Amino acid sequence: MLEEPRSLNFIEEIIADDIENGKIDSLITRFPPEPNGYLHIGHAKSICLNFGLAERFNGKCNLRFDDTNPAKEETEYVESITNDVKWLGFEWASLNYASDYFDQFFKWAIELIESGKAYVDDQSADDIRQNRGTLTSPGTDSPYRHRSIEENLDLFKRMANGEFEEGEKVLRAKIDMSSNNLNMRDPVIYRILKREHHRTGNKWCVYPMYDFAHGYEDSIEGVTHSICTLEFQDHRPVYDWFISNVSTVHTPHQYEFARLNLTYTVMSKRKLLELVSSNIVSGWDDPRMPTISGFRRRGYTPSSIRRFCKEIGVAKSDSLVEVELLHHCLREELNRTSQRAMAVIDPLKVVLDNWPDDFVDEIEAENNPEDANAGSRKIKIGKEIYIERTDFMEEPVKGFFRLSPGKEVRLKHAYIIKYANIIKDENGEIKELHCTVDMDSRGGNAPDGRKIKGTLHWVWTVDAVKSTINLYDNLFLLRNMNDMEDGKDYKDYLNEKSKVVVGNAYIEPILSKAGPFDRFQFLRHGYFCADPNTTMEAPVFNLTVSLKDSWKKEQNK
RNA sequence: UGGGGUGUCGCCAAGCGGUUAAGGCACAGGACUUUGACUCCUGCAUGCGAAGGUUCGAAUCCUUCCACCCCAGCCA
Repeated sequence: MLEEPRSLNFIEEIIADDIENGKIDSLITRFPPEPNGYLHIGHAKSICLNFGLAERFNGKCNLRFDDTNPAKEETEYVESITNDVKWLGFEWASLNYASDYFDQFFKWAIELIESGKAYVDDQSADDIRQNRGTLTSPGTDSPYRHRSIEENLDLFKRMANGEFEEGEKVLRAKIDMSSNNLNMRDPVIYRILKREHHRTGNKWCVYPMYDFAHGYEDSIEGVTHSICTLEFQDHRPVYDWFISNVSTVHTPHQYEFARLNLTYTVMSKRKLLELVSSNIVSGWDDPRMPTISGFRRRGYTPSSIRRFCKEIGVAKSDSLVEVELLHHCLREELNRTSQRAMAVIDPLKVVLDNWPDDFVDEIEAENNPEDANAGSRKIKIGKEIYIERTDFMEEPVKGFFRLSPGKEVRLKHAYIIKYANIIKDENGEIKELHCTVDMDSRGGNAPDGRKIKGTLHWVWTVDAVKSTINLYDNLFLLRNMNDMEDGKDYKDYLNEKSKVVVGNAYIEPILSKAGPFDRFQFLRHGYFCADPNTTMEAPVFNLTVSLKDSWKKEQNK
């Protein structure tokens, strides 16, 4: 498909300028996740941005694990992250780890100490916080700020040797305790952490902080444009300070864009982790999670997510994107590519009174009206079928043009049927419906040319396969998760009906042959994908996204 | 009250002193329809946070004001 020309976003403009003005020879970007959780759709925005930039400007994009805090990071996360980036369809120029640079970082820390720009502070974390000052008042110097270079060198080396306990000492950059920017008030650059690192094991017991490490990571990799989210804007002066105060060879620059927020969705790793560990969801890949792996299990395609990221754009204003746009991007693709099939989720038996008792008809059904190459399949019909319970109304409301007393409807691909009567059980519940068939309407066309407005999906009771269908909806009921009432927790807004399991759906026989993740459009319902654990005997399908439904909307008015 | 950002339709987002202020989503009408889907038409900011000013001309420049977001981790 042809890409429509699109105006450049502000980062692309900067890069185009930098190339034109000869500031850079070629572009290098990076996607730098901390391996402390699974990637979510917000990361997808950053991934599409960074890798997309590299593609567009013929540059390179690295995948780099920012693993400077062993207390939070795990190998499970690095595996899921590499997997998700690949699944989204991107290839990194090189796969890097901040921990690969620990030796170099240590040397630069020594260099800062030697030039009098870093010192070991014995203050407690509390004291450091106290002395940092406030937003409106300056901080006060640490009593250890003026230690000699020799003493600092000695102390820092002993910190690295494990001679002190966690919290006893830190290494700080000597910048400006009265800066208006709190990040410049002598930031901590190394802390003691007696933890095993998922890659360096027990080699280190001092670990660098983000502000110190990140620019150096970029510098080492020759990153030209280091792109991060808005909340790091105040860190840019720190980023620049560290790079310019040490003998690096390359100077990268940081640019910030607005992170993605989605309606009805929580996006913070902390909250997602909490949903997982408190078993509110089945795991990071629960189909209701906004994680890449959750979307994958839900049946989303990588291209629909990429498309979404393109549609939302890249800018600097805080935004809250409606999930409907994501749904649109998905449907747009699935409509073109999904094989259609029929599934009855809430079955109501219909007996065709005048259908010859043992007669079974076999009908041709197109697989996808949007795709001439998709071919067709044969479906069978006999005397008894199931239709959707909601497709019949004994007392139809205004505008209802499905089945009701006196009315005719068409069975998709098959025959026109007309209401005869209903049979209720002792509770007054409709047990089954009786209809008559127009045997001359095979294929669905009336021989006399009369118009039939309603068309229903159906399955034959004899060959239909009983199936489990998981219907999913938004995990949360609050449109803007930043609009929580005082004293409430995001968990107070969980949607009780975010997962509804339907155990007695009936599906067309062909669907029972579906393998894990095979996608279909269930006619008049939505797009579904086969569950990873589906079997021929016990098929399971997950709702990916429903079809638009203007009738439902009409009724809710 | 300090610093850093942002304000263009319900939601994103183009716009870069001269355009009738793009486009997408959503929404509302209508056409088509063997999916109340899809598709196709049509409508949807005399207005760009507000007020002043500069200019022949301002969403774009200036001034003041207002609103919202971020920052006081030995997290990233």
